[in-house]
Amino acid sequence: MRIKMNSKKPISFKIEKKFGKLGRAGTISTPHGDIKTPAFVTVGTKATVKALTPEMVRDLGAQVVLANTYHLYLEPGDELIRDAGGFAKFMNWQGPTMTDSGGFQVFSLGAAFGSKVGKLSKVGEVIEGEEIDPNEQAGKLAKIDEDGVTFKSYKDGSEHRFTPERSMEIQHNLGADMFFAFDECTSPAAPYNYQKEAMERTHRWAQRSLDAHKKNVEAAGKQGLFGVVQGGRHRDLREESARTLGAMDFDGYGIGGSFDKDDMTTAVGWVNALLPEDKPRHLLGIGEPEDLFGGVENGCDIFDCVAPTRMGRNGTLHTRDGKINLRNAKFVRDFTPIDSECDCYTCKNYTRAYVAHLFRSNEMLAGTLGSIHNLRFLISLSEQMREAILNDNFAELKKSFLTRYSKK
RNA sequence: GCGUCGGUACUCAAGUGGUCAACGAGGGGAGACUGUAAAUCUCCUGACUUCGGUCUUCGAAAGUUCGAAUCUUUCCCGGCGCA
Repeated sequence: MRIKMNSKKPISFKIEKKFGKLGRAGTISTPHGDIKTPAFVTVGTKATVKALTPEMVRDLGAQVVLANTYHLYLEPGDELIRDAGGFAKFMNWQGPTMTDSGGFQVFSLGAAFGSKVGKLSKVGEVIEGEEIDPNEQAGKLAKIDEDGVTFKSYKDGSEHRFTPERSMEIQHNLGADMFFAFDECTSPAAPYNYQKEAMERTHRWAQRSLDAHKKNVEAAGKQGLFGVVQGGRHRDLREESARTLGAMDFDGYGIGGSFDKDDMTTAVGWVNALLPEDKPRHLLGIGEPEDLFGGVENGCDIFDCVAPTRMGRNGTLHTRDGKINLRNAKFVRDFTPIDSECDCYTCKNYTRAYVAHLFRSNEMLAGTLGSIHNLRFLISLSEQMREAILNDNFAELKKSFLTRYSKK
């Protein structure tokens, strides 16, 4: 293979097989190893996958861990992590890593703060319900302006300021192989004109992020920057965002923001039809099995989501026949594995009754065993999807999996 | 035996004449969770209900009162003190 003169790109992506209009399986190469895609990225916000040791995470088949700029900046501080050799070394994770830019916290601590609004909305919900005014900032912990965002620490209320440049600086310190441009994750309840305004601002922030990143030659040589597509659930905005960011020299792309739950994958398809084909695409914060199928089918390569670990800690577990809430009374004397076809440590060694007992008695091990199972479930699913793509039977896998998973 | 304090829903525990089917916590039941403010949060937890209410409860019984978990008397049970 011919090496281009200035191809000192830290991240490269090779497509191994395509399917359908947009789908593909491939390999992302990073300074800390390869990622076989499609892949599920394990979230370790504070440089730890909650309830698990890195060895457990590795044994699940996890290929990448994603940490968060905002949390690590607040505690223990990005400079400390830089001095520790980067967050991967700090937490003793050997493989590839990512960091999120803090853009999601613009949403979760801003528009969504104190409300039950999530990233996903039911179709029509926003139109029929009351729209949220994102400029209504009283009581929120994040306030947005053209230059950046002012956060109040969720820990102690102290004020902090993020700009695209600052986010880059912090993420350089955190040292992940791949990281994201500073963006604004909008609320699905925000009106069209706000989605447009926020998207355009995110584009300006994307350019600033890219400029700041390239200015740091050392970092640019070993860390890849991903731009984040926004635009809410609007096709024209999503396409404009994909075109605008696609024209910028990012190492990969994130697809972020809010969607209608029911046709999220359609929206993802709009975007991926326009993004450069040879760059990896990451669907931010999505991790339900149904969504993974839709995302892969529509051209996404990697996914991250807190759902498996959060639910795993809260007692909701994936099974091939759908999710179960292990805290329910009916599992108290169920001496079968959580999922008898699962190859995870939890399923191979423990019964539903035992794990249910751990949850009921608030034992720490409950969250560990639940996280192991849910993570393995999604990682295994992504492995199966990759196999299926390579073997030309993705559609069959999708059908057989979802028929069972969603029945009832 | 005398004195004294206490007995409230599954448990602990508020309430001490009406606003009490009765605070709160735990337990129990269910739900939520999608770039982690999250080992978190929400709802339900006397019975019945046409969801508007109806009925039965605060150791037991009998009283006082328009009205009692709350006052009186007796009894039963428990703690403590004195015999």
